[in-house]
Amino acid sequence: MTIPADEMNGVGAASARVAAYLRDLILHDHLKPGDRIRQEEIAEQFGSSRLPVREALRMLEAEGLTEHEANKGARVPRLSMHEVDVVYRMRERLEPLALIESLPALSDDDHAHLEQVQQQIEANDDLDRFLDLDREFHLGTYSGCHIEPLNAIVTRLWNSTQHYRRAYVALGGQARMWVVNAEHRLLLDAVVRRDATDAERFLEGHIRRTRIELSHHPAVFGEEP
Amino acid sequence: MTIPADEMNGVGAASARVAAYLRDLILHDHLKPGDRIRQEEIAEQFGSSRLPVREALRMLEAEGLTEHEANKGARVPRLSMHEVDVVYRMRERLEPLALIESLPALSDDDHAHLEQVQQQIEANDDLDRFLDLDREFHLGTYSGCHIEPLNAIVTRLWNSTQHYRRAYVALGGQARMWVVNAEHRLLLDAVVRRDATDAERFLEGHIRRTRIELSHHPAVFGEEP
DNA sequence: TGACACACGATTGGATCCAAAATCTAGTCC
DNA sequence: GGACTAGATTTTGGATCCAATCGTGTGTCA
Repeated sequence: MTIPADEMNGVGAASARVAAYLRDLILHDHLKPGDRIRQEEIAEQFGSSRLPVREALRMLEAEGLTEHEANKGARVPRLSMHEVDVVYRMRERLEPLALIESLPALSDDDHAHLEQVQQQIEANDDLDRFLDLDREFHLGTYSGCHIEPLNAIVTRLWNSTQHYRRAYVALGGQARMWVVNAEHRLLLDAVVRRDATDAERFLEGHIRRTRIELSHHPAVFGEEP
Repeated sequence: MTIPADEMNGVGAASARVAAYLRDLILHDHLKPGDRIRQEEIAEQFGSSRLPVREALRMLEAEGLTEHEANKGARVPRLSMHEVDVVYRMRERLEPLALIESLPALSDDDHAHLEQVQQQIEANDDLDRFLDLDREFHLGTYSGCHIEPLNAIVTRLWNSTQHYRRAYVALGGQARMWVVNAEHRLLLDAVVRRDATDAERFLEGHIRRTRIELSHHPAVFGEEP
């Protein structure tokens, strides 16, 4: 019912606007795993035809945010605990690569921005805001990496696990926030020093610890009737 | 001009048929990096409207086989040597994960099939056939992995580098075919023994060696008039 | 002669209409 | 009473038509 009022509100790509709108809904948990997405419904909210919605759903499918079955429509994918575990293992292996590619290209301004984001994380106590800031922090450390296939896949992995990350933090993960901050600080320091070895190690450890803590919270993955 | 006559020739998904057709063209080098894909042209060949073509192009974009720019159309992406190098590094890190997931689930029949494919590789001397068989061999070793995000990304990485793999083999890589076969044999043996450690090591080494040999052939990436 | 501007052709993006498939409901038969 | 079938509704897939945008080529003016 709410008109998006997104970034590219002007002319150009209506399908991109729809995609941005749906992406936002999914990443902020207004559409949850298992939810069905009806084309007409979205089209109505936009006052557009269903066509841009169809294209948007294809784009989101590319990002791992929706899944599509012929003649049955689009849904937000539901991942099992094991699948999320493997996606985290993928992140452990891939993101250090993006970081290594990015490190030499990050400017002093980039470093300052990361420092500022981390300060906001430490001062913050809102769940949704933390998820946004955490994403901005990590993807920010990769912003010097200009290998498109790698960027696309890293973003995809983040997107497809966002819901479970939220569920975990909401389920008591905040108590471990000091660990997150310590890890972020060590990582950021290595980034500023452009120490690839340390940065890679801290990043992999950070993701790995999160994966293990997630695996101790099977309730996050319990399907509800 | 040739009608696809694909698997799903019946009713259902015309866009999927178009996607399969274009995928085949790209993987077999009838569409090369930099080539533009005109929607109307493809639609005409299929006797369909442009709409399924548009959806097909979105699907292929998801697989990394095409890239799309607003109001400018679709092209087959052209990767720089450095980009291909990074994609190979991604493969080095990701594919062992798929293999580990797959190993315990592979049946004796699967092993027999892999053995047979490898025999065909050793008996073969055709370039295109080698690429098909090599793909079947490696993806076959991952066929026990049922983590969709991982499968999708591995396939994507293979797709986006297929052209350069072909160019490398065509440019004299056949002389090193015995190395490929030795590596495949060691890998296959580890797979049959369900030795995850060895399998992972051999696979990573196999991809790494290919990456390094590719980097010694910059001609593969030189743009031709 | 060079550069800017305008207009035309080519190509993609979006809307509306129609067809096909799937799901849901109700009714009937065993 | 339960289960299967047939029809109606909902939803997606595809075709055709129209609008917007980009690239290009030509012409004119400084």
